[in-house]
Amino acid sequence: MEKLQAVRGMHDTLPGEASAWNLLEQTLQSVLQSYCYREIRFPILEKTELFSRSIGAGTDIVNKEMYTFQDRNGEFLTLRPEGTAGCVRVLLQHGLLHSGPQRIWYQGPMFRHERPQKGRLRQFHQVGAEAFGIDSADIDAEIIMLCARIWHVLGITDVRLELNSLGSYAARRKYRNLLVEYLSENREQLDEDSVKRLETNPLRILDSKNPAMRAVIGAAPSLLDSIDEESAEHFAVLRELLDANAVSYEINPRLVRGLDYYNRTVFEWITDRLGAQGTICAGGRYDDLVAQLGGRATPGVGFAMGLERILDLMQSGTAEPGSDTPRVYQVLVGDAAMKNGIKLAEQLRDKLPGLRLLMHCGGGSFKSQFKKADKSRADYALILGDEEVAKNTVQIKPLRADTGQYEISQDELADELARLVPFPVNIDMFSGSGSG
RNA sequence: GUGAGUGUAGCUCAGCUGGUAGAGCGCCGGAUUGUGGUUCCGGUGGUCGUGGGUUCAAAUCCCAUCACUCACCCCA
Repeated sequence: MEKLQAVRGMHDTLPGEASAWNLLEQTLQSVLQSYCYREIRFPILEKTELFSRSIGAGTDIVNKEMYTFQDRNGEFLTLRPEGTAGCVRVLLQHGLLHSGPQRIWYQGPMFRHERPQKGRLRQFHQVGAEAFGIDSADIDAEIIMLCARIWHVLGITDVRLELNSLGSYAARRKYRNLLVEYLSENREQLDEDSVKRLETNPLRILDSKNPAMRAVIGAAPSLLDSIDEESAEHFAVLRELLDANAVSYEINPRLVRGLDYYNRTVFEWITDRLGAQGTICAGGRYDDLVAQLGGRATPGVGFAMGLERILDLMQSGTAEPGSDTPRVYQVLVGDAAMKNGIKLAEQLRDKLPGLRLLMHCGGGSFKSQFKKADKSRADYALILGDEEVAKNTVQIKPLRADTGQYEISQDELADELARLVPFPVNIDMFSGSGSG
């Protein structure tokens, strides 16, 4: 029989790894909340049409990367390849855009059937934020500065911001024609991929990394030169705001995004420390998307960041101690101690929910239990044998200090542990109706 | 989707030119009485990614396949 293994490109998070995820997610959440973005959640599965209509029929994502299938009713469904489309659907379906601007964030797994490599998985996780109903550049600046704050809080320094403006849709269309004209004249200099893209997605040709194409691309008409006046003004205001707030960036006139719905501002946060998949966050403005999906014309800006990539970036830094290591290890030798101990453990958890108490299960000698207590990295051992049970006491032994072991009454144990172990003050969330 | 590299115990790896597998770490136990961390001793653990082929004989050669890694591509 074949060995069972995960689907290609879909990774497991193991016990030692989950705390890094938790830390990242909590940090992101708190920064987003500090800007008053509100979380929404929506299904991983949507109708295929939602994505083909928003992301664009000519894009790689829609053409060859979506997990699409028919359900039992014959309906075409797709595992979401990104979050913005679903987010817009939620707002439209529930009429949230009727009550003024909305600042929204979401998080969760996304699916793209690509060739896996470092920083590129088939199931990966994003946190995204979107702001709807504001067309001025101040919100673009807020979105970008929110990202900058996240890097700061996470201690990530090796990222740079690349910025561009695609102009209005009309200007982009005009530019597209200009570009196609130019590239067609120089067709013999294009590589195979680019010739194909001439018809499907010519803007992406500008993004090509093929050094042989540098000359043609360099001489191509610049997108920034041909954008409309209003967009140019919008872009100028954004740059002014970023400058005034000491957010550094570089203009990359060849920066285009792989999704069709963008206009005006587009940006990417890029690091050189992750190899070929260096974009850890990307976003931009999409003023037509809501209308495209059947809503009243509503401007939007947003970003999505790849959690795996950010984690990779953080991993090369410091190793966290981990919030899943026990603080107290309960050593229980003998049947009576086991019975007494399990009851005692529950009582302690009632009184001290923040205490991470690991109860030894499975019996064994004092020696073997102490070995496990040590390996668990707990600070204290609680020792319960026949003698202690008979006296209704318990021994406390510090495992990381030279202060000696001592015996106290079980009735005083909770108070004693409260004194010994510094707790987080989140006890309330556990003690709802209880006696506390 | 294209190209290249890798795949041996839970982990990190050794195994030269083919003769049915090793180390370190880990895990379990012991070094006399109810006490860990160091040390010493012992033990557990692999149908050598999978499936074919060549051969008297394959972890070792060939083919296929799967997975991982890197680049292209794409993107977060």
